[in-house]
Amino acid sequence: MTEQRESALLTALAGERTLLGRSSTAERVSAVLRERIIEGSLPPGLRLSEDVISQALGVSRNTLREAFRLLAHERLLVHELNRGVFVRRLAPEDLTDLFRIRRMIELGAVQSVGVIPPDQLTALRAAVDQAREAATEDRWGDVGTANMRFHQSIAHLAGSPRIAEVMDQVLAELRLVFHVMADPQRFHEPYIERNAEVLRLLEAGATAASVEALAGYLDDAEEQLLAAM
Amino acid sequence: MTEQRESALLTALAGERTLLGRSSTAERVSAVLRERIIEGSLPPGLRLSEDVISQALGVSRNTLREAFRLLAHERLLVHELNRGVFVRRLAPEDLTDLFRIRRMIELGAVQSVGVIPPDQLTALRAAVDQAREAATEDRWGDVGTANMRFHQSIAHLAGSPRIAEVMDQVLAELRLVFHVMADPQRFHEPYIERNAEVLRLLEAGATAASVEALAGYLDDAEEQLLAAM
DNA sequence: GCATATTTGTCCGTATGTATA
DNA sequence: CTATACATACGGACAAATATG
Repeated sequence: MTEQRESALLTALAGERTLLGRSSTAERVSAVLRERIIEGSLPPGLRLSEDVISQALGVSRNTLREAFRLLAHERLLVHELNRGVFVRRLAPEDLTDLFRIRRMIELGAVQSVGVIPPDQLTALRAAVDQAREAATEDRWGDVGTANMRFHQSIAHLAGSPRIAEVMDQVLAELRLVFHVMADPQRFHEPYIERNAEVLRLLEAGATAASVEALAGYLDDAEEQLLAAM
Repeated sequence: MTEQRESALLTALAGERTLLGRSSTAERVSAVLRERIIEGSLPPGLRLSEDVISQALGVSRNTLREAFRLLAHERLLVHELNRGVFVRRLAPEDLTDLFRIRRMIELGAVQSVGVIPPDQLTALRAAVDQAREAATEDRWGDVGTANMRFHQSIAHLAGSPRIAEVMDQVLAELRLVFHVMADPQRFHEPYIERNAEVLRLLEAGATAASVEALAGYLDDAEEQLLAAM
């Protein structure tokens, strides 16, 4: 890769290379694109031209295509033969399906959990705290991210790396919905305290009640998102 | 692609191209390799040389690498930087994790199912019948495939395309275990009638009993596989 | 531990086919 | 219907990392 052509985005990630195990260019490129899609600067429906993206990121088209394959497999991109790749646009059926999976994973995780390990409790509390803090400073994007992290931590209670990964992908897909919503800003706000309530019940050891609270949250969030589509 | 170099495997799949929607070369190559891995002719631990495979299948290294990315994302291959790709070798922790997911998916699907649609009942009965038939003819490989298809159909009861896909991948990963077992032949035999029993209970509308039978099956299968590793 | 051979990682150029203005 | 743009797929090149003797 030519130094000159290496983009700011890639150099920004270059530092991470030496840390947690090296990674290929394709993986780093996919990480960059994943971030851009999740965060919304690459909105649903957008076509990602091989030429444009490869030149923008300073990588060859071959390498970029490898990255595209990864992201298409994660359902963040759709690959249409001979037409190119597009940022995924969710249909209402996708949304109901995603919430079906969330119910299975999240309710299952809480139901089957016994004593919650201290580090997992810490993660749950941190997510709630960060959401509250972001809300007081009107950083609604961060509120959404923190709320997502709360439910990611819920999924972690299952103690399964594969379930955690599925949950990651589910939440990433859900982000696609927010980017087509009229006002995604305040969407997450009412859920901060509902998550806090779930945590409170979990800490109290009231498993059944926390399952019920979580189920109620999922029902309401799905309904609200469906209405917004 | 040169006609001359196009392998028998690829030409065998060429017919499917015109049918259910076209697909890229990388996708067809990944389908071929996936089949070979699942069926066992590419055993766990084997390194897949880019040169050897690309020449054998008559595709370029670039295209093959795209296929590798897909299969690595499905956990059938592991990609080690600068070392190449290997057929995945499962550790005991992988097995317990896979069964954790199977419990979540299969028990969840049965638990939440109301009236079972006729076509899904047909699929379940067909799987049981095929397993029995294969057993009478000592085709133990096919018995395993049929049993897998039974549980795939159980997962389908959830009515979620994404859950079905996760289940597909989970079962594909589980296949990797069979290929390192001493005697995989008769492993599936005792489970034919246990699956039939689950089906009988489902047909009778005895949800709770079928969940219990299914849970028992999962416990025993996991224990037996763990012991075999 | 070193020198060498092999293989992967990545890039480029190009021919062909497909979709679309 | 033609022209153009673009994706698909290939082959070759070379550096860098790894395996081998």
